[in-house]
Parts: sequence; C-alpha cells; structure tokens
Amino acid sequence: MKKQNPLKLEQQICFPIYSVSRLITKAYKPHLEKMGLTYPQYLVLLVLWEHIELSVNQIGEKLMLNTNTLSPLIKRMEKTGLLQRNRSEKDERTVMVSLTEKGLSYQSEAMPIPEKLLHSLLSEEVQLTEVMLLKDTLDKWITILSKKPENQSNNL
Amino acid sequence: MKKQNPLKLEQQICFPIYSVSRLITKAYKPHLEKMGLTYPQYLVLLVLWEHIELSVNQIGEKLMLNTNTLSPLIKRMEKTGLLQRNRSEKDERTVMVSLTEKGLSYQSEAMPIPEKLLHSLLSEEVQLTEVMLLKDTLDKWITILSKKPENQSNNL
DNA sequence: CACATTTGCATCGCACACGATTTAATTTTG
DNA sequence: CAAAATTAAATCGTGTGCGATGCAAATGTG
Repeated sequence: MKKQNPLKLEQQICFPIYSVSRLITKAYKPHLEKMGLTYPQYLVLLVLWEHIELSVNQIGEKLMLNTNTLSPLIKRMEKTGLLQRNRSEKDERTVMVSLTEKGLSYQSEAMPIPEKLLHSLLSEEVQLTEVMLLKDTLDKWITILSKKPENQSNNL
Repeated sequence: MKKQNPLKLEQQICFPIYSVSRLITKAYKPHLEKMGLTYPQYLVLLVLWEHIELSVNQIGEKLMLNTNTLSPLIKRMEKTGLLQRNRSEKDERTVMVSLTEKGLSYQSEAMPIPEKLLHSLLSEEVQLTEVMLLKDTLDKWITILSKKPENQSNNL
C-alpha cells in the first residue's frame, strides 16, 4: 500500500509531469512551426489575443515567467514581426507589447490546433471528463505551488 | 458546457502541465542544490541508482531524452565526480555510465526529498488519492503520446 | 528637494531540450 | 569480403528557463 522506495523513477510524480509537458510541446511543434512559432512564443500570442496591450511584467504574471526569459523571447517575436514594443509614456520603465497585423492574423490559423490535438488524444482510454479533471487538479496545484515561494525551508 | 474559445489560456490543458512541471522543478531546487544537482541530473541519478551500469542510450530511453541532451549533461556529471564514462569493450561505440562512490552516496541524502515535497503538498485540498490518480493519468498519457512520433500529421 | 529605495526591464552566465549533422564503429548485403 | 546501411555518441545552433546583476526611471522619506 505504501511506497517502498520513494526514489524509484516509476513511483515519482515529478517525472510523469516533466515528461508529459515535453511530449505536449513536441505535439504542438509540427503545427506551430508552420507559423514559425515556438511553444513559449505561442503562449505569448495566447495572452495577447486576449488583451490589446500588456506590459512585459503583465505577460510574465499570466505565464509565470520572469523578464529574464520574456525580454529576449519578446524581442525575437518583434524581429519576426509578430508584435511591437513601445515604451510607456506614463512610465518610461514600462515596455508595452501589442500585436501587429501579422500577430493578430495568426489567431485564425492557431484556433483549430488545441481542439485538433485534444481530439487526437481522446479515445476509449482517455475521456474528455478525464482531461477536464486533470486540468482542474493541475490548476489547483498551480495555486498551491505558486503560493509559497518565500517559504524556502519546506516548500514544494 | 462546450469550450467557447479554444485559444483562451485558461481553457488550455497544455499550459497547466507546462506550469506545474516548472513549479515542481522549482520546488526540488533548494533540496537539490544542496547536493549541487540540477533536476535533470537528479533524474539521471534516479535511473542509475536502479541500475549498476547503463549506456547513454539506455538512460535516454528511460528518461525519454536524446543523446544531444544527455551527452553534455552526463559529461558535466562526470566532471563533478558523480559518475564515470567508459567505452564498452564489446562495442566501441557504446559509452557505459556508472556511478562513483560519491554518486552512490547521494542516494541516502536524496531519499527523503520526494516524500518531503509530497507531504508539503498534501492537505485538505490535495489528497493522496488525487496524487495517485494524477500519476496514473499522466502515465497513460505518456504511453499514448510517445507512441506515435512518426505520425507527424495528426499527433499529439 | 536631495537621497535612498523600489520597480521594470535588460543583460549575463549556465544548463537544459531538441532538430540537424558529424564521426566512428558495427552490421547488413550483394 | 567490400561497399552500403545502420547505430551510438558527440557536436552544433537556436531557443528557452532562471538566478544574479545592472541600469534607469519612478517613488518614498526626511
């Protein structure tokens, strides 16, 4: 009933999450590279399709990424013409990011991707309810895991 | 009942997995860096604690990583004295990897980590059964997702 | 209002991931 | 057995993640 050896790879919860995360990124790849996108770039587009304009920090909050990751990523996206960066007039420190026509236009092409991938996953083995349940569980975990970053001594 | 906009970040299953994966890695970090380990290095140790000796490819199969990721990673671990690399005598192409005394000795120190992190996650909100269920689901997904790598047109 | 602190972004360094290519050793085939 | 094909690692280039640091603008404080 109890775990015999907590260090056995098969018994760890961390490894499946790590692997599935990479496998899903890999599944997105063929669809995204038609648009010249990487998976994190696609995530940035997702939030910008929902918001006309966001600062680098605001994008970072939504994706839980810091500027040290986002700054170069956004600059690469600017270089490929997906978005534009503008210093805020109110606060010169802030860089506001907004999509170009090209970035906006990719929305229609990207729209069917998640559904398509979900469909190819669904089968007798995997029901939609299971996917929804998984998502609910993970969302809850995100809340818990991102809550205690300062409690270094005992956090997960 | 149905998804209204499949491109909404909150409705995507991919993003929670991606985020939880990174959050878990972050949770491991303070424990692992006491030993000077990164998370992928810890994974390599996990499989080598279960097997006296493995080739680079065999480690890659278990962790689903290719040699272009593993070769430098393993070399870094060799440099820090965790393991040794030896060309196989039977097949000069194969590099056999085995732990040093130091690499073996880290097992006892690493043993309590997964349990400790699991414990800090468990609460009224998160029951052990939920964790087990999540793991079962993810394991099933790994099987499905890693099955059709050549079917590029329609895979997830 | 001067000065210390905070904030937003960028940069640097390091360690993955991973597609693509290279090199060397082994196996297959004619 | 020699040439072709396959295989195991390594290498290269690009793009993340992320801790640490730097810098300039904004804010707080006396």
